[in-house]
Amino acid sequence: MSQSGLVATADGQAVMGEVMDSTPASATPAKKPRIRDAEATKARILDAAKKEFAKNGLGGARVDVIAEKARANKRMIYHYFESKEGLFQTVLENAYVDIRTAELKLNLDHLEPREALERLVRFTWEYYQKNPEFITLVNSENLHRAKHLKKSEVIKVYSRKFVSMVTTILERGVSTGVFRQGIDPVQLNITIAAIGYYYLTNRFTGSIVFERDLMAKEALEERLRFNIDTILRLVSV
Amino acid sequence: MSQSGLVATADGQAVMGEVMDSTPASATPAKKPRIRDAEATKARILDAAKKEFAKNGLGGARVDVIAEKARANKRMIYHYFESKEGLFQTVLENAYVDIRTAELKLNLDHLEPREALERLVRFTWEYYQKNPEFITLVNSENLHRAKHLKKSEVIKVYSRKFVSMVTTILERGVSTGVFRQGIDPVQLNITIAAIGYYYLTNRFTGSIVFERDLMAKEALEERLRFNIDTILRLVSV
DNA sequence: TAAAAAAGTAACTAGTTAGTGCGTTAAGTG
DNA sequence: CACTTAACGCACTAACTAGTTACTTTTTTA
Repeated sequence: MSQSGLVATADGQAVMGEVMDSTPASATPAKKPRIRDAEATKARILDAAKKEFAKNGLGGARVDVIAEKARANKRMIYHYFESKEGLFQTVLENAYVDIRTAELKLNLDHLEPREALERLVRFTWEYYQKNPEFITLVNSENLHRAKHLKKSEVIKVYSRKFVSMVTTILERGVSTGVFRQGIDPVQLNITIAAIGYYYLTNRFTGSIVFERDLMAKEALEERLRFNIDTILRLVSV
Repeated sequence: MSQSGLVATADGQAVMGEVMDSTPASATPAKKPRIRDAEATKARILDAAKKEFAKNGLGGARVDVIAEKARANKRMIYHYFESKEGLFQTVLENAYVDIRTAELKLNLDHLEPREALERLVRFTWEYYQKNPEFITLVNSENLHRAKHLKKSEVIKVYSRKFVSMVTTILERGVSTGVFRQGIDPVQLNITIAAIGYYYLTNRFTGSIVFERDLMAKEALEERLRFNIDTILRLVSV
């Protein structure tokens, strides 16, 4: 039994990526493979939960399904996250931290302002595509009037950094003379997100309404070009 | 449906105990107040369902709640709409028909192209605000990969008319020389919807992330101005 | 007016669902 | 090695949920 347990844990880590290095700093030279690994179990639950919540929303998600997909006992979910909503809150918080972290890593400050803005539009577009759960989680959270995000304190810190990033780009563009004055960074931020987010979140109804496969490769490329164009025209003098 | 039927049912609910006009055998050919009114019951169910689906999504909505709010027996829902999903499909279809109908009534063809576009942006913005259920229903439908809308035939007819409306505006603008050439009407349509839709559907998380009440009167007015500006800059030569 | 058709109701079912009580077993510690 | 702590699992429940059965009442029709 102990061996099968070990295999199971190894599998779990393989699925979610490299987690093995997150072993607590123990001075034990011989690293015994842990059959019981709280961090790994937690991580598997969070990963399974993210997918299930994204697929079915908070209301439609099933705790039993999450436990099964995480190859964890349902009891563990309540042990680590207290409740279904507690689990959702953690998943959502992580999702926000992830995107904000990735954005800040872009390091746009040394780029020419127009180039910086284009990169941001491109990044946002690609991030939404690579992480479709983000969009669905945010939608679900808004359906519940952001009651979970309201409780989060970390979010604010990350958000401020993000807003100030765009503010800086705008200011630099104005002083260089390539951007016009008086643009509200928040409105710009919202617009950059909107033109990508809406297209992707409504891709199913959109493909029907416009009788066009909005997710075809060329369609996606065309949309990105259009979005970059939209933003640059918006800020240009 | 008979007009009198609707009125009579509106207040003539058996529950309310309205007995005034319960003429039994008198051969009054005119208008007998109907205590039973299929159309009115259907309408009440659809109205209650729209609200419940919009509030909780398809998965979170409760059939019993819909029945109660509609002051109808749950059995009637299954009698008229077959299933919860059948009810959702009808609600969604109606929502689309409603917005498309309102859009076509705008009669933008006789207006100066720039003015026509501005009016469309304004209308879209105001419609979303006055009919918040529309946004939530569409979100819910996209969570389910548009499986309900796919079955609808009416939608296509309305959608085509809508797209061609914007196409005409663009063409007129190009021939007048106020709009640049080569703009894809579908992309423009999506963008007009996006910049309003995203702002409103994500108003709860947005107000937290940007630490600003996005639904304050001035904030809404500012956003509308920004959106009109965005679209006009996008199409201008 | 009698009978058929349609509208409406109450009570029920079979299957879920989030959440728990309590026991078991592995891992760290002195 | 004994002992404490933390990870984990089984089996249960109380409430809920979409959908139904079998019946009554009203309206229409021949």
